[in-house]
Amino acid sequence: MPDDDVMTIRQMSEAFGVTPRALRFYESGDLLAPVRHGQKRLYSKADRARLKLILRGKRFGFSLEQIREILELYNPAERNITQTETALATARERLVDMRQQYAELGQAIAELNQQIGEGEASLRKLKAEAASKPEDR
Amino acid sequence: MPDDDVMTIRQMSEAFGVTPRALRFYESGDLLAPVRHGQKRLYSKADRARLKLILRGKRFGFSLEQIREILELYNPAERNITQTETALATARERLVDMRQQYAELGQAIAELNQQIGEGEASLRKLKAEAASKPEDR
DNA sequence: CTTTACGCGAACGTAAACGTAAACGTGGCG
DNA sequence: CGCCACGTTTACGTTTACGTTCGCGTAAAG
Repeated sequence: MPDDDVMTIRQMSEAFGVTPRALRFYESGDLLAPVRHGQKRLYSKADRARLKLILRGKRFGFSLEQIREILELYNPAERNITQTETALATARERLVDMRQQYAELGQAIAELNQQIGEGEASLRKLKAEAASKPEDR
Repeated sequence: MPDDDVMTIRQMSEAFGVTPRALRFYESGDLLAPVRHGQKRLYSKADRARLKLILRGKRFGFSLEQIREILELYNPAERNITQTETALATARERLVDMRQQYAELGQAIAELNQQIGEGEASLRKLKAEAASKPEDR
């Protein structure tokens, strides 16, 4: 029963499969900034969107610090020119990385796929040998 | 002057941009197994291929342990049926992960690209405001 | 034959990203 | 009112993936 559209730390952690500790940790590193109702944290829809981005960034091997810099791009809040330019530069570098990674990943998928095929073949061979040489049992 | 086609640990580390310590560390985790000439390690072409795979796996966020399991698929050596099946299962799981990641990465690239566009727009706006409001200087 | 460079293994240190435990506050409800 | 589940801060522990000495051997260079 969302009072407005917000979640407690526990609802949030269960919704995203992370621990409350992790959420507090992200907050301590300025990756999240849930509002406080008294002492308690309340996570808005925007916070959920940010967390999505955080977790995705993590899956791509970005550090929390890199993610934090990119996230700065997402708040059109009170920002000055220099800060925005810095964030843009970081984001462009990440973008180049990601495109590189995308291409490499495609190739790696093909290679691993082929390797699995070879593995299956050698497995069939092993099983055939085992069937024709029952003395190993 | 390669005696055959092998590299010392230093040549290897410089060729791949990693430290000798990292190479020894990978070896300690059974990710590499260079031959020994007396006490010294000598890295063959096969070792170089493995290292390539290791570093690529790392870029995709796989742990060294995950990478190690996949690498087992690449040595058609003395392996039994159960071991091969386990390695195949691991590899198939990784493949699913990688395909998922591939799709997500494509989407993330698109989103970040768009976000950069918006960032550039708001930057232009900031600069225009700064130009029309010289009192801030 | 000493210096210099590289390599070795063992041990300890470190940064990132949390996990875990302690000690305490707090709101709701029976 | 008392209790309990949940939340808080603070502090220390843990895992991963190496970095950093250290003392020592050895091999090439001067």
